[in-house]
Amino acid sequence: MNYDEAKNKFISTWGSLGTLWGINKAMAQIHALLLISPKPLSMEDIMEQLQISRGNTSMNLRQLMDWGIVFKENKMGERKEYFTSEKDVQELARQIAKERSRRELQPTIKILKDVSNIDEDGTAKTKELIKQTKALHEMADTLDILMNRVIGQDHNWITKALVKLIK
Amino acid sequence: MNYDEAKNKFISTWGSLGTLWGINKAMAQIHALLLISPKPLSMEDIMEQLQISRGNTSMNLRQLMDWGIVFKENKMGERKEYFTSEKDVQELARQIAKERSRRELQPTIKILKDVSNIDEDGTAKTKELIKQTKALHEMADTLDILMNRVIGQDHNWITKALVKLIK
DNA sequence: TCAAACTTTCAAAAAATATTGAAACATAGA
DNA sequence: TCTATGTTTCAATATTTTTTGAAAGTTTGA
Repeated sequence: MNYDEAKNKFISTWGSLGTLWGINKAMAQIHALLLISPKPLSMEDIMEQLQISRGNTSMNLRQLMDWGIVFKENKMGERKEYFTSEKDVQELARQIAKERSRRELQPTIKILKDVSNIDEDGTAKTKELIKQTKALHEMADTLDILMNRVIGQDHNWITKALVKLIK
Repeated sequence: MNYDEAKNKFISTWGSLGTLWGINKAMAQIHALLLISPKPLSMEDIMEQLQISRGNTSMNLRQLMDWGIVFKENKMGERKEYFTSEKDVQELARQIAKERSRRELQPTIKILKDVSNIDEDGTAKTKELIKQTKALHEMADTLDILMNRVIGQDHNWITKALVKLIK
């Protein structure tokens, strides 16, 4: 496998992987491209390499910036904007964990809390609803604490966490 | 909030949550319904409660069974099939972790390994590609080991893991 | 202020995904 | 074997999501 083959394979794999995780193809591919690019790329560069439209590129770059994993850069004396990705994969993972907690876990926790707080009326179905949503609520809480703990951790957290869990 | 409101809120929240995670609405809603139902439900029950077609119900039930989180049950003397969900949320989480590792992590690891093994040709772009895919590969490996470790763990793993990480 | 260089927005089109429903299929019991 | 009672399949349809591209917007510098 030569460079171009490897690059294309990586970008397209990352793209389809993304869709599996609810991230659209273009967004995941732009991210993959920036991740392995040694220097910042302009919008034109990205459009050309991935064969996507200007509008698509613009919108997805914005989303990636919202996630805090892609940054704008300006070259002196140039109007054009350049983009880079967070290169430290552990920092990347932390940023993603942080965003997922904020966007997915927090809202879920809120609903589960509300639902599990309905009045116990003695019927089996109510008991079951309360029991199960409470259990999910507890688990979501634990997961959230775990994730936040991990986010606040230093850069080798994943290795260290593993060591702790294994021993 | 009374029982019906709470139930509907839970089911519809679980449904939209699912789409966020790449799971379709019907599948997530069927799961939610079974999770809080004190007794097994038939296909008719599910169709009626969620207002979805027979075909849709059948297909999504099959997927849930493939994931190992929903089971068929037979009542004595009845032809009809009944369905239940795994009720232990920790077991549920373990099963989901196991399936995601198998379906998502394993294939990713394979590609990252291949891509990171291309020949170093001394150019900056090749160096960067190798460096980044290697870093991702390591992280995916660690995650996978961590998940498998957790899957093999007893039922209170999540609490225990938390205690370990926090102390 | 104007023009050039670039980016963003958004309605329309395309693509991907989910859903329906009826026909095909399965199976138990008469 | 035939019928009644169920389930599965899958082509057609509906829905949702993504993408496009051109118009509108922005900013810089002359």
